Amino acid sequence: MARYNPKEIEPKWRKRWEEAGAFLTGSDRSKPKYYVLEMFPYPSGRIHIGHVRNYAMGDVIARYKRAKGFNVLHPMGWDAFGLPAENAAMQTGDHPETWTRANIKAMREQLKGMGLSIDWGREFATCDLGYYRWQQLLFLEFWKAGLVERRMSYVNWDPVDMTVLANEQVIDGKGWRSGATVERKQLSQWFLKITEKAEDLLAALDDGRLKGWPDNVRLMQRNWIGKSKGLLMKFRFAGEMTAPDGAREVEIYTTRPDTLFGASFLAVAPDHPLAQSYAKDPKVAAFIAECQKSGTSQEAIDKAEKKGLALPLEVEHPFIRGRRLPVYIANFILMGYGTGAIFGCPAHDARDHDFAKKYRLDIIPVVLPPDTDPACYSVAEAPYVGPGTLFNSDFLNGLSVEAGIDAAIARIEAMGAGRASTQYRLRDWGVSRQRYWGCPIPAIHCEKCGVVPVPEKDLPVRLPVVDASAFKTPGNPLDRLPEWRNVPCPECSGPAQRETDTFDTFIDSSWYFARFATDPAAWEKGPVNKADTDYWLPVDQYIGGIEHAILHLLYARFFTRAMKDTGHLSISEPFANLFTQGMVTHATYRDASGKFLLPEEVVLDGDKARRADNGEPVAIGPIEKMSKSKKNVVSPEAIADTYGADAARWFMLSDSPPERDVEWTDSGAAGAWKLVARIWDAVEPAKGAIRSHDLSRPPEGANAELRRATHETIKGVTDDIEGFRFNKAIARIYEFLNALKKHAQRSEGSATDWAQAEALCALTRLIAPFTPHLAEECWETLGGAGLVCAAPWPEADSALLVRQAILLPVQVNGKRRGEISVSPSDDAATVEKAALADPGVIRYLEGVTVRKIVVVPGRIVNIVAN
RNA sequence: GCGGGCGUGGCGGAAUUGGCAGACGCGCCAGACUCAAAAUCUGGUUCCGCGAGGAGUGUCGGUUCGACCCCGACCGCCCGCACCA
Repeated sequence: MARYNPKEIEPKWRKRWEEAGAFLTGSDRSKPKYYVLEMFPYPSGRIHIGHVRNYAMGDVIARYKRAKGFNVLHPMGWDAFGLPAENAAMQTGDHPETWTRANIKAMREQLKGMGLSIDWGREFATCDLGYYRWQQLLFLEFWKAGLVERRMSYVNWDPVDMTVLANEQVIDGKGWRSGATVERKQLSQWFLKITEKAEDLLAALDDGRLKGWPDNVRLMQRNWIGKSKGLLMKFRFAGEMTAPDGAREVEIYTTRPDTLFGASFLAVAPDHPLAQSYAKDPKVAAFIAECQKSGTSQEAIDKAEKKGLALPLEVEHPFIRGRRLPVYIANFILMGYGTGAIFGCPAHDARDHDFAKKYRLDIIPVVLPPDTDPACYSVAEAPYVGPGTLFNSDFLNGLSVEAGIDAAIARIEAMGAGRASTQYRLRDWGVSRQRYWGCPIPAIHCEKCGVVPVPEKDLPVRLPVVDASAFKTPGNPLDRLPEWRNVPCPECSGPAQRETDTFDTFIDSSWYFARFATDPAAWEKGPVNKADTDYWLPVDQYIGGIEHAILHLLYARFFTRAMKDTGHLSISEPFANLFTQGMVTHATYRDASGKFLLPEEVVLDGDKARRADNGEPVAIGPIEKMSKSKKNVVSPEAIADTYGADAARWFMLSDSPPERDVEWTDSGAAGAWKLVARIWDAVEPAKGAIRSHDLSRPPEGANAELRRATHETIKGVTDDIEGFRFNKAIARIYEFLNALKKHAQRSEGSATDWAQAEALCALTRLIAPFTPHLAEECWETLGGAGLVCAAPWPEADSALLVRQAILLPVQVNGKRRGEISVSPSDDAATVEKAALADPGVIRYLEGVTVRKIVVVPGRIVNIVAN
């Protein structure tokens, strides 16, 4: 028997597919369309096992849908701008573009080697001028449509390197290269007004437009948008007090006006005008400066110790005559949310509670949890944030939290002190990056005319070529290119300067799916071609990591709306169905000096690890998402080299449910290879068997059993692919192979009998989405016509799925004691009788009285007795 | 800190969504083939117990005829937190 040799067979079929143009996007628009897209990769240099998992899933869907008769679009490209290329430039001296292009070339070859059914004719990289030039046009159109704004915003500032840092580059509050304590610094930056679309982005989560999305992602997005109904109200300063800027009151926002009677202080953000008005006081100035000494990330702000500084100011309580509350500047209040000022109710808010304990403020409980005795109730140790009944609250006493909120708002409105208001947690999208390797923002700064858009006729603003040595100096090389930067103002022709910020790379990935849907013949004419996008969009199946559940998906949803507003698209939701795959994780390894090591550089010995080269001990770190920076990546090439691409694909899809994280282990890859060999060994002796595929003969005996197994497998695998249960589809194929083997043993020899021929043909088509090269080789061997990737999907014959007898387990008091054989048509009384007659059951009924018999048709019988 | 998840044999996981816990695979054990090994094939493999039997799905409690599944509390791990992509 010829041994299956993937090294020869796999390239052969890849060549055949290419010659046949098997995966080029079809132009027959009368067919139902199916657009399957996996999140395009960042070209880090090599594909890792997480990519294989992602793209193998998409490829299963693409190949399956083609077999089901759909016109399939399955493209691939590169998310090619971004920070790592500039880091590489610093380290290796390669220009970001040189590095990126080389990585793309290497990764394209690796992906092609996986046998993915991709239309490579639509490939592009976001750093292609042909792509980003249209992004600049879209930006100018959004600007005209009122979706763009410039405003001040904080960045992480490294005071030693004098440069802006990404959050990722801030480690424990210090700059990653200089080690200096990072400060918050304000810069004027570009924003896209995503908050204008907050209401619709929220509404679509629930109105059925995103019914193909997982619940957890919709929930995360809902919480991120964070719509809250609350109260905007003004607190008047006590007596005749006035702030240095003349203010007599301060406006706060709260979602819990029901707890006003528990208020014990007011707090404002360090950059609130009221705080700033006291900045002449050195103590205030010092405190504000201290608050700026931390990164800009929400996590850093939340985890920092709650700190405040009391202002020489008090406010009047709106409901309690004579009650005065102190006013603080506090580091945990955000200027960007609400009004940048709050009232604190320590009894019912965790942060306020921390703050009150630290500064010895009153903690007044006003919400009583259900079924609680007020005499034994205390919030001294921990706040209570759940539902309950209001007390200690005058006119609100006895109301629920919800009713109390409404009543408090009504009273404040009647007093003329405030009004109900809806706020969003969602902030506008800051898109300025003080970096080189990105899409230039098409704007010009003129001293006379202000900020002026680059005229459309002057597009594109090409990213200038700089010497690779420019990246040795911290900061943005574009700032240091006067010949590029200095231009005449498009309006007054006076001296002006180009914007040197580039776009956030999230913009690049916010419309690439629409570009893929546009025929490359039309790429020169505009960002997208509406006739094409109207046909192909929305993406029918989008697949990517759960780590993108919020930002990327939210930005793409916003961008789609903005492109609809500007006439480029007809839809508002880009992704009809979303599947979020789990991540591939792996332990991290560090040597004695703390440097990360690749798994292949480490030898494991029990629960200890050593360096493969010199045997020095290695510290095993936590299991984390595979990432280049932590070096805990495994290259799929080793598996593909040894066992072939099919085995690598099969292995990545078997065992673990796709939505769950998987920890990579080496054992098991060989198992996938064993399967490839087993299938080949089953098919090869049945050469030409398709010709004996005569179904006119009635099934009986072993043939009937095999035929049922065949059709049950077809149905099961089909349902499992539709439901993204690839691991279960694979388990079914194993079971089917076991049944095939049993059949071959029982039917003594005639290896090409017709039930077996049917089974092998079905098997070949069922494995085609998973192990496409092997399937082609099997198809050819069996005598199938054409390519199996173009063959129709097998249909299960439902007549063969019916069983005449089923085995029903019988429990006594919830424990399995026997089993009876019944017909699916038997009624409950018949089943009961059979259950009570089972010898195993009778044993356990001696000396007890039967109280109740529960019969669940087709499932189980439970006899309750005592 | 806040938001979202996950937790089942030695390992990855299955359980028709409230109905036989451990499908399928890996590993391991035994056997066949072989001079031998590899590969392959056959059988076994949750734990305790010789056995009858008992226990068992992170921990504790609850609902139910029946709970891996639903509810409450806790523990552990993972992801995201707006400049990594």
